[in-house]
Amino acid sequence: MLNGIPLFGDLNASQLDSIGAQLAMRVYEKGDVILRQGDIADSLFIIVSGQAKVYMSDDNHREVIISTLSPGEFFGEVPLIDNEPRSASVAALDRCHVQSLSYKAFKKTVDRSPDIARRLMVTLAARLRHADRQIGTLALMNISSRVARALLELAIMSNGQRVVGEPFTQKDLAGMVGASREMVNRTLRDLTEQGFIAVHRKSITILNENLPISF
Amino acid sequence: MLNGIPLFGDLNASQLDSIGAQLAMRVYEKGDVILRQGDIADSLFIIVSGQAKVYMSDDNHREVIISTLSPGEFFGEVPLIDNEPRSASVAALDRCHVQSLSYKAFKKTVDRSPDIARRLMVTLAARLRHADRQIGTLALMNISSRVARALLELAIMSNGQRVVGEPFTQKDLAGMVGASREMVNRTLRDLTEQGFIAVHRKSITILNENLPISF
DNA sequence: CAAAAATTGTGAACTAGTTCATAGTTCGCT
DNA sequence: AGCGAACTATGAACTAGTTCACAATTTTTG
Repeated sequence: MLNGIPLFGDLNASQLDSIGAQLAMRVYEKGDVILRQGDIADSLFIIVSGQAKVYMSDDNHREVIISTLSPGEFFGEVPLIDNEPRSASVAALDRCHVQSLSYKAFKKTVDRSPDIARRLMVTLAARLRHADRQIGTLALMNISSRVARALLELAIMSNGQRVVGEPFTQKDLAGMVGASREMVNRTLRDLTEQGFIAVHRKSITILNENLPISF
Repeated sequence: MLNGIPLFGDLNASQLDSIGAQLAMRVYEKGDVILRQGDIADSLFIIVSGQAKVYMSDDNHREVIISTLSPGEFFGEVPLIDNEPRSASVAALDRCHVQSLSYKAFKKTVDRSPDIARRLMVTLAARLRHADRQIGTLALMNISSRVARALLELAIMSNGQRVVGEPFTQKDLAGMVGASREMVNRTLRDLTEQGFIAVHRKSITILNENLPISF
């Protein structure tokens, strides 16, 4: 989950109006690709509802999930800043309502509002931090530790317990930690046997915060 | 090598003067740590000469190199933007002359110069792009491909040939690609035998652009 | 609700990469 | 110039993780 400062959170009414004209809403079904690696970018997107994954894939259909996106978060801004093609794809993990903001409107908004520019910068910094931590994790930790870290990161508090909910399959998890689906399955089994987690039909509860993370 | 747009490249004289007061120059010897993971940040640094590595290390002295820095590049800006502790360490790869800019001066400069703010944002975007690509590489490619990619990325043109020069040891390379030093050694041997590269005492020449990169 | 599709679970064979051990080289220093 | 430290090189044993194959379960869809 990326840093979720709403980019347009406290724009005043007239500002919202002025960009409102360029905001287009679209619905994507589970699995739909919202934007594709290699494309030339002409807009930024904001998730209104649902979740999406940012991912890269190789020739042989293997895929890494770089991050996941929740309502209120925006994505696709990097190419608008540095004018390079999109470096990753984004697809809906479940039904998503997504607003898009044209490049022009984006530029205008960022140029006119130092506050939005600042928040954009803070988000970029948070994403960079997150990405660097992920590089460290991939390079230094074994798979069970990576799975444990991913679970802790994905978990949200839900009546007193940390729970990883809804849309993630073991295949998704495998993509997030850079491992095979089978290893994720075995790791989840081990963590369950050791009493750290409980796996249900569509969620995972963390019973003990101190998941074994060893470098 | 990170995107090297000079952050303060075309400030006019009076602007340079106004921040000049807070610019302190320091020399670091090879191996010296310039800043440390976990520290609370109070300044940004600019490399005037020499090269440095950005890295994270674990309990057992293993280390990943996130990126390397060349003259003209700045580093340590992320904590000044998001007010979190430093997420990585930076050490000199050879003798480095480094200028530091206080947090206050940084803020003042960014707030006053939209152009500098813009360039800062472009650099953050480039770094994020680079980090995401690195995540993809670590998760999807085998070691020899990762080494090949690293060589291509580190190489600079030098009278018609791509050459990876000076300060990188096999251990450094291993840190960059998230592998053991031995595997890097074996990969370099293989690439040499196959005629893709030529290894000299202190540099590596790329003889054939099409290093074998397989996913 | 039944059939198809996707997801989960698990053993077994295999392989890429680590770790260890040790020797030879080059580097940096007084 | 000579000595210690860091770096390079390489074989051998080991192990973490992949890949394959298949069954069982759950979810989706007509």
